[in-house]
Amino acid sequence: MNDWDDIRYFLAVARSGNVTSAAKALMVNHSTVSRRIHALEEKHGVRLFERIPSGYKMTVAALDIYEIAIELENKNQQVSRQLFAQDSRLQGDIHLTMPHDLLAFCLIDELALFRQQQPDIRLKLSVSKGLRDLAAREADVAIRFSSTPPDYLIGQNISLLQHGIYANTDKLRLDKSVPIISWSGENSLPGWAQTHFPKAQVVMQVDDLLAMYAAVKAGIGVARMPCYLPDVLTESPVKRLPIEMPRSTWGVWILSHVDLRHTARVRCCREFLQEKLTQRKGLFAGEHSNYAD
Amino acid sequence: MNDWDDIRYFLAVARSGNVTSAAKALMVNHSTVSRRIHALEEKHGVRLFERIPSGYKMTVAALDIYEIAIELENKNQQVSRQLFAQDSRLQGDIHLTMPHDLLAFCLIDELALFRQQQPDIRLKLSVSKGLRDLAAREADVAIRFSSTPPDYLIGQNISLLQHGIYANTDKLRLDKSVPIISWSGENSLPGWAQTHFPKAQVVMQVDDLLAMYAAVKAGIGVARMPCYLPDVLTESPVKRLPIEMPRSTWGVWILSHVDLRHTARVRCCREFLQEKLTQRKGLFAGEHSNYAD
DNA sequence: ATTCATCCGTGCATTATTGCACGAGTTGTT
DNA sequence: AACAACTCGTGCAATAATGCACGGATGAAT
Repeated sequence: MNDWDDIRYFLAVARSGNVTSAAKALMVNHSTVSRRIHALEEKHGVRLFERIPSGYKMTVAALDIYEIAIELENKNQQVSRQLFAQDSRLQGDIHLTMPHDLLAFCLIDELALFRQQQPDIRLKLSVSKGLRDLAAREADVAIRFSSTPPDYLIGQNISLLQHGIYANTDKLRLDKSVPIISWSGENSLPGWAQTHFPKAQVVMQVDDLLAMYAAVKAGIGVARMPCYLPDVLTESPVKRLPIEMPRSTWGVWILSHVDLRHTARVRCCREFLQEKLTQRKGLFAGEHSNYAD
Repeated sequence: MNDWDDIRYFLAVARSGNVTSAAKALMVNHSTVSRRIHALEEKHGVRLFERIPSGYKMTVAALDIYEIAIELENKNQQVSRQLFAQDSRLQGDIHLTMPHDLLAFCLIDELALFRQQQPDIRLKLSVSKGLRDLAAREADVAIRFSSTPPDYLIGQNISLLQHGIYANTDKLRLDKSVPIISWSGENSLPGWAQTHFPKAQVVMQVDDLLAMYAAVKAGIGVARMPCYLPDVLTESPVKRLPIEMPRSTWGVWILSHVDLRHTARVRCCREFLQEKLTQRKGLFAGEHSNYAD
């Protein structure tokens, strides 16, 4: 009689459309999911999924309860947050997420310090691609580049983000047909390139800032990057070109779910990060750039 | 990781205030409840209940999630109903509830017939005191005496209920100080007695119609009863007195939850009951009374 | 004081659930 | 046509959850 928990299994299968990936999401074996869905159907005498070769497809009965199941999930997440909010100890886990380059080049030493200050708090870092869902408690604190964070998240905007055009001038000769490195999502020549290098060609696309930086450093081309990464690497041959770029509307945010605003260790962590990031505000604002001649 | 189901346990303990009765409500051993509440507290690092000598008392943390837990319960009940609604088979269980006297003296033979007509439907009868919660699926179909059923229940009003004053005139001499049998809830002389037997005394109180009938039959006193019970027992010495009683605003209702209105076997059962009860409409309207001379 | 009833926690045996490994079926690729 | 990759179901062994029986602690009644 695992009454309520069955809906978790239902929802996972309904969402992913097959037992295997639902099991992965639930972090259990696929046979468990299979058996529990079967049991759920058995118990209520209703077929919830059609077995098709590619997996499980919802029946009308399943569609009837799908919306309710999502509301159930939200309320359960709310319970989880409320309970976490009541945790007044400066010990236990904090799940922290940020872009991996930000961690590796700006914050890892600070986090080492935080560890010393709060030895009973264990940091769980998620820096891999994809946004963690703060409502689902996939992370407690996030450092994000964002223009306007959603209402249910609270946080401080440390600084607006400054971008610049960077190149390794040791290896790359700048002319009208300079090679361009752009983001994977961008199909045509990026706006900044159209303005400043109208004849330029995109020679490489990347999906990661560190990869972009590496490519620029290797002399493959020029790229528009947020200043913080190239500027923090002071000994690098990658220089910012003297081209004025408008200040981005995106800022550096420290974010948490509203429900967690009073949680002791979350506050502690946020305040620490705020202090440390504010100290380096100029870095994000692009004030420490090493310009090319 | 019985994530969602833990809230069921929490809610049961929060409601009853102790582990033992919560376990009874959940139909598990008390040690299971105890262990799961402990595990829940452990997992979230929050104390949910204070252990007081008389049981478990909610902490502030628990109060925070109590309301959400109730909403979760409602939504889970909704899921359960929706799934049941999708069950198009004329087989399986139907949970039926009604006053026990109505079952024993009016409907048990009809239900035997229903069993023959629908051999694959198993009837589960609840006739003990206390209203079953149709939203919680404690019953699927209810026969109730009610004035205006709540919005979330649908049903037919078979007839308004007629009451009469009854006595065993073989054993009881009717005069101004006739003994009265009333309901346990009534503190003073009931209205009907004040009108028709102003000098009378309440000599017995009962909490059950059949008990009231038995008392009247034994000649202990007169009582106001719904006509259907004494009138169905035609060979009885209990006779209705020729006293006009206003027709009650309460009616005989066949009720189900709205969500179950399309469920095949529920419809089937309701229609059957409606037919059979409508045939006996005159009984509820008090048209077949055996009057005293 | 003593007895009783009613809380709750815990060790141990039983029961239920889960993971693992395998097989069968379908799809798409070489 | 053969193979890999992907679905899912199932028997069996390992694991986790549960029920049972006991004991301690508290409060009420005698």
